[in-house]
This record gives sequence, C-alpha cells and structure tokens, in this order.
Amino acid sequence: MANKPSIPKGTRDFSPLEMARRNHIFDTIRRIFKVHGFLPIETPAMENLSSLMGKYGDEGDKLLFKILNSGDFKALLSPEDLSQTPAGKLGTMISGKGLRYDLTVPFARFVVQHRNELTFPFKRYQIQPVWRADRPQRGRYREFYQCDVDVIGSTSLLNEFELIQIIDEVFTALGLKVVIKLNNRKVLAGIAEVIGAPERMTDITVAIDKLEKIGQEGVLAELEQKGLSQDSIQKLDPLLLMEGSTQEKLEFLKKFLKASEIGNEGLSELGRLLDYVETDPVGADLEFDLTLARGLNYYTGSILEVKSAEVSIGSICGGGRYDDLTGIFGLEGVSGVGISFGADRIYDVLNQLERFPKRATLDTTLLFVNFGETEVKHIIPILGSLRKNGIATELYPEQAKMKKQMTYANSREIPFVALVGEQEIQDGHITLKEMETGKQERLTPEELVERLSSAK
RNA sequence: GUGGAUGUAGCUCAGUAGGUUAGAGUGCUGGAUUGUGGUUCCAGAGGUCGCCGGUUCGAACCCGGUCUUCCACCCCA
Repeated sequence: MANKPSIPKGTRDFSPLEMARRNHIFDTIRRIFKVHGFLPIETPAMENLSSLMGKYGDEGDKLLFKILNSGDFKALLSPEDLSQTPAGKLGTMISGKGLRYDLTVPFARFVVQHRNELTFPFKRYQIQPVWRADRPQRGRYREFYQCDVDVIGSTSLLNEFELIQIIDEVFTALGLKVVIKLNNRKVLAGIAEVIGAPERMTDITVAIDKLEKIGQEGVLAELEQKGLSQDSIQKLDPLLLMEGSTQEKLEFLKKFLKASEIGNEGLSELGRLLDYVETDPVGADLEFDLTLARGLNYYTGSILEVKSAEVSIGSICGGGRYDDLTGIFGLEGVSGVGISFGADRIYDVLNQLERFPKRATLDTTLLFVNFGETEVKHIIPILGSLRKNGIATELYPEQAKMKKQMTYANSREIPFVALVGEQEIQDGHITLKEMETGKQERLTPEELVERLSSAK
C-alpha cells in the first residue's frame, strides 16, 4: 500500500446516509414524473462520439470525456498527424466513443433509432448520471445525475405548461422555495433581427445573459468587443433598461418587436403559456426573464430555468423546446420539449438548508441480541416471520458482549432491541426494549409482530 | 482552459524567529458494569504533518513541482 486509494477528480463516493437522502430526491422526482404519465428509459453511459460532438457548441465538445479505442490506436495516426494535429483534435482520432454529456441528446438518438416502436407524443423520463470534464467547484461535479422529462412529437404549449407544473410539484414536495425563469428563443431571435444583426443571436444572448452580473455597460462593451455595429448596440440599449412586471415587459417587447415575425411568435407563445398557468397558478415565483439565454444551442422556443430562492448555487433545473434536435440524427420535423433536474445540486441545497426529512436515514427497526447458538436457533424462525410482515430485522452475527451489541444498536439508531435468552426460551416470550425510553416489555412472537407493525 | 487559496489522528481543528518523544476535542478499543446502549470515571491504540524533490547540521514550518479540495473567470445541472 504505497499510496492511499483515491477516486478521480470531481467524482464522489456516497455513504449510506447520503444515499438515503439522494434516494429521497430521486423517489420524489420519479413519483411525480409517473403521475404525469411519463415512461422510463435508460441509455448507455457511453455513446458514439459522432452522436455527441457538435451538439453542445465548441465549449461542450471540449468538456466531453472521450474513451480511448481498444487495440493499437497508434496505428490510426500517421507521423504527420502526431506532429501537426493539435492535441485536442488528436483525441477524437484515437477515440470513437464518449461518456454522455447530458440525457437529451442520447434521448434524441433513442427516438430516431426506435421511432417505429414508439407511440407519439412520446413522454419519457430518464434518471442517470452524466459526465463533464469541467473544473469542479461547489455544486459542479464531473459526474452527476440528471433527471430528465421530455415530450417529443407534440408542439402544444400544454407540454410546457405541464413541465412547469412538474417543477412546482417537485420543489413543493421537497420543501424548497424556487424561482422559475421563463423566456423564449424566438423573442431573442426577434431582438437580433430588429437591431439588424440576425446572424449574431448567440453573441447577443450570451452577452444579455450577463446583464445581472456585469450591468448594462458591461453588456454593451462586450458586444462592441465582439464586433457588433454601433447602430445595433444603440438599438439594443433601451431593452437592457427595461423594468417592471412581466406584463409590462411583454407590452414593451410587443412594440420593440413589432417588425419581427419570429419575435411576435415568441411573444405570443409566452403569453399563451402564461394564460395556461393562470388557470391553476403555481406556488413558485414564475417570472419572464429576458436575460435567460441558456447555453445549449439546440433550443428553439420556450426556455426555462429554476433557481433556489434560498441558496445561491446556479440553476437546479433547466430546459426548453427544441424543434430540430432529432433532425441531426435524420428525423426531421419532430418537436420536443423537456427539462432536467440537477439532483446533485438539489441535494446541496437541501443539505445546506438542513431540510431533509429527519427519518430519511432509518432502516432497521429491530435488532436481536445474540446470546449464543441455542438462542440463535430459537430466534431464526421469528426473524423470518417478522421480515415477512415487512419489519426490517437484524440478528447480531457475533456472540459479543451485551454492551457491544447495545452500542451497535445505538449507533445504528435502531429503535428496538429484542432479547431472547434462556428465560425467554423457556416461557416462549421475547423481551422487547425500546431504545429511546429504555422501557422493556415481554411479548409473544405474535404480539411482537403486532407491536412493531404499528410502530414502524 | 486562465488566475488565486487549501491539505496536520477516522472527524473538527491547534501547533513558525526552522531545534529533543507533534497536541486538543470528538470518535475508536478495553476496564469500572461476566443479560442491557445513550451520562460519568480510568486506561490505551491511532499521525511517513497530501505526495515528490530541494535548501539546511536539522523542515509540519522555507523553496520548487505535483495531486486534492475550494474560490473567481469561462461555462453549466
């Protein structure tokens, strides 16, 4: 043992306590996905690199984990390749597979590949880890879980509405206060059009996205640096100063985007979506946020993002509509919309607020003390009947000192201990000790099942 | 990918003008208490001071590199 064992940067082990808490999150999310009629799928951890590359922008390509080809990958490279190709490119030449970066792109691949077996609109959920070669920080890991729900094969805004309801239900169930931010890519496209730079939508939205952080002047400076014309920048300026309620902002944009067909379409979608929400208002704060852009470049319509109202950790859920995603895999004209919950960040938020249910850790209900072979043999059938009745029961595997066995029960937070020694065997009873109060009672095996069924 | 911090017992942390056997609390093991845990008392085990190298008679402490974790940027769940 020369070196202590370790795990790769940005990955984590999970203890039983952490697992109980993580499962609380997954179970809550899964339950709500199910009652909305979504169906589960899973896809492989690795995908062909060709399925992944170019789907997340240049930045995303850099963050993909690539899997080295087996065999003599050196033979794939000529001497010129080795000396002239940049190191980043070289990776893709000796690698044909990569770890998935999100669940949406593999889902699009799945839909195209299985299109004949699926019934559309197809509503699926998927809870699996994804990997990104990012530099780790708080709330940012290299391996983390996403919980995705998507509807594909329907353009109805009812789907967006349902996703908003799901978000609200999940965070209500988890006891978190959140802000849901809403925007529409068509509005952003309209803005780029109106200010005379339709080709620069990405640069413009990325800059606007930083409004809160770097301010109005910062945004304008960044756009100037990116080579946007003075004329366009001047036209954009009033938009950055826009204030007021969601309704007021939409009114303002209506005038601003008057000349843009796509912009109007975006506004209309936003308006209709908000109308749906009004029929059954959500508990969370729902606001229109022009500065919401979202990096993934396949979004084309509604985009949304959820942030904790109590802890600053980045977004804990996000998503949007994508009209062209399956087109990349050869299936045109299928629109989808979906969101992704970041389970690890939700965990961090709940942890920081100490808002996990108290008994999320409780597993074993009853421990039998081990007094020796004779007693053990007498106990074994009783263990069976307790477990058949759904009572989580353990027998201490060693004939250790009483104190040691009691300490075990105590540190495991097992609420009941059963004592069966010589006396108990003789009169057919079990001594049950309730750890919290220290009270003891003598029960028959049937009474024990009865007693613990009501206590668990 | 760029810049900046961090790393001492299982855990939380003390410990520098570089100088004998590196400390505390908590946890762990044993005993007081051979069928009764959480409180108390006593005793004990546990550290190549992240790793590698350098300076020095001598390094936990100074210097360089490396890894980890964290912070800012970038981006994002």
